[in-house]
Amino acid sequence: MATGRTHRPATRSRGIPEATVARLPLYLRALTALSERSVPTVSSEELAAAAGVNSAKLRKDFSYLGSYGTRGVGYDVEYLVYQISRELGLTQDWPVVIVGIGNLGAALANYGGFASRGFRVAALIDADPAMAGKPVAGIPVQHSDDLEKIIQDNGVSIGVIATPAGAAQAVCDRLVAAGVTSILNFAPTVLSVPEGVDVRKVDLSIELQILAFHEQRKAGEGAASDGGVPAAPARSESADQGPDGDMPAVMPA
Amino acid sequence: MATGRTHRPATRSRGIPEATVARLPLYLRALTALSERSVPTVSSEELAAAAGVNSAKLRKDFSYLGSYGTRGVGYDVEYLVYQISRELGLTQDWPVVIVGIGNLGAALANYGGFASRGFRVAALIDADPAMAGKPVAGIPVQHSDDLEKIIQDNGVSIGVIATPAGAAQAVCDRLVAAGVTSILNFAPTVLSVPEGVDVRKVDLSIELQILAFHEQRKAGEGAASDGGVPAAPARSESADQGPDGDMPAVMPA
DNA sequence: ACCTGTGAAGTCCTTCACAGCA
DNA sequence: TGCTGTGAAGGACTTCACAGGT
Repeated sequence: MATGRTHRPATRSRGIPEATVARLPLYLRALTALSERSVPTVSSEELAAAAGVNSAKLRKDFSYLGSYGTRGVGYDVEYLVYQISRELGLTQDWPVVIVGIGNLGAALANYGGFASRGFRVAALIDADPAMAGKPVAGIPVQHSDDLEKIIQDNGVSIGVIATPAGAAQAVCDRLVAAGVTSILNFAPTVLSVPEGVDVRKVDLSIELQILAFHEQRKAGEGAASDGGVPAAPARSESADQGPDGDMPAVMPA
Repeated sequence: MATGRTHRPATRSRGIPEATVARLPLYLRALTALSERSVPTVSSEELAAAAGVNSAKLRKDFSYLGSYGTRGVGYDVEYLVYQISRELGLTQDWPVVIVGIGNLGAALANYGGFASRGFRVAALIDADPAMAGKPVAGIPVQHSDDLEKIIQDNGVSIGVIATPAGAAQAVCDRLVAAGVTSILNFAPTVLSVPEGVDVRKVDLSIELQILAFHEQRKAGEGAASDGGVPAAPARSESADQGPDGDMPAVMPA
């Protein structure tokens, strides 16, 4: 299988913990909603509730960005929106390509959230010649033969892979060779990339499986029981609800 | 927003750490691939490479499940597939409903990974009367008026929300009231649910924003954009190419 | 010899609790 | 008084390194 494995010990991204970075978009969304309602300031308690985290965590998170609040008052909404946007790099424009325009790729192309905040779908790419030229979400699909050219002409550094699993690694390799350094992977495969390339993965079936695990615990363990480990006592008190925040996961390779 | 929230402090789901649970599906996928190639046994080193984690972590993870390996040899592929499947609750059938059959909902309905492993799309639900009856992925879409009945008739405990953000909380409330206790949320909103209900969230724009953050670090901070507020004072460290800031591992959500 | 299983050490993240400032 | 910012304590997860089977 893939070559060039790279297990990096991982260094932190200058001061801001990964876990905090993963929550910034959440705060930003909550703040944007407040901004639209013309709310001028917000306390850590209120904002935390809106973002679904607890206030101590939120304050700690913000403390990594600087001291942007006012004691006794709270945070200035507009100012925070700006600071977080800047920290996340959303004050600049990120051209993105989506490779694999099937159901999912089309859904992504149509997803408003992309365009709304710094991201611009620069091109849609598919391997099916029959798709070429057809517009999806108002953008004509281009054939994957031209992938490298498209990447370079548009200065794309972020690529989204929505192809079938079998094609993902090959597409990934081409994207990387053409200059892409961040990849969002929807294909159910582990991608190998050279050092310096970030991969984040979104995997629908994994999420469902995790839910199934917890679901199984809730629903009286009475099911199966084929000569095996005796199920744990049915203590449904647990009600694990923790999943609200995802863990960051940028894998090196 | 203060009420109805459920901040669970504890995490431990009967012995198995959340982080481990989140990786089990990954191992399972790698094992399934090995199984299809009729590979009889595998070492922690090999399996870890295939799953994209390191071997110590994998062994520790498996140790929570029991001692399923053989020293000096490795793990029996088929046996492990079974044990992990059982642990995840995939040996039983989970009927799932998808609410919101837009681009994304349709993509999910067509996603093979759902059906492949214990999950069965029991129904597709949409609020648009024009959709009613139209088959998507071979399953007729039903109107959301019948949501409660559909849930109950099919004994559904897992729901997928793929509606616009504005409708998500209302749909969530109805699902929960009808008996759903696990929700996979694709809408960009924080859902409030009563204790005992698990919510996992998949948020495309958040993933992109996290990538943008890392991308920004890589592309030498020199690319100062438009004027406005002076960018943060050159944070020295920029140099080390290592702006990796990665976590070796993968996870959830 | 080889590879698993695991105590122990280390790292990262969260939560507490309160000092400090508007 | 009210709320932020943060040291310190507490947990959770990862990695090390080696004891212990086969």
